[in-house]
Amino acid sequence: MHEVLKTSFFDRPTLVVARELLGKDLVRILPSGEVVRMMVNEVEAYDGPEDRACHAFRGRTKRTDVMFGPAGRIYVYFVYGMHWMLNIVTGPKNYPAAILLRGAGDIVGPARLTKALSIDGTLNCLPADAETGLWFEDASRQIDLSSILATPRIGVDYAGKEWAEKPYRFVLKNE
DNA sequence: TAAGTGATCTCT
DNA sequence: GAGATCACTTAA
Repeated sequence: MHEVLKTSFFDRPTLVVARELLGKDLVRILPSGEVVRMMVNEVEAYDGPEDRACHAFRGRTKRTDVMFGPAGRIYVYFVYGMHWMLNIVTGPKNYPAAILLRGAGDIVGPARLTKALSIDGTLNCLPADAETGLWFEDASRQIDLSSILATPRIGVDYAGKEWAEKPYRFVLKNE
């Protein structure tokens, strides 16, 4: 049986959650009522007030507020004037961290993902559950550690060498 | 490789 | 209020 991932799954160290999210299912109820399910295969961790690449590095603002909230909430933001980004908040309350969903199923690219799943700002701050229409499930797949690739994050050069180079991006290799 | 696009944040 | 920036995508 596929179990819905609860707050307790996300309320753990961000890097651990990021790795374990690979191979899980992202489930979305589209506005049309159609249910889409796809396996998460690419994520990035944004972990805490020290992480210069994390939006919350500059403190708590209206935009980053949700990252300080309890784990398991959805963080969606708009960037480059046209793209929505989907994140899931991790870690304890008042610890700003989240995981960016970059790819799932055969969709590669964070903005393509949100476009394909009709995800926009209306989902921001909502809990990831069936009522919201967007949640994660454990599909009981065995993910071998050797099939996980860790690389630097994409598009975060502004964070400075030290933080831009951290291997916080996790990719599930094909097959 | 660069243009497109607009919310957000940091100055005045 | 003005200006810069930006966790990207697409078309060349």
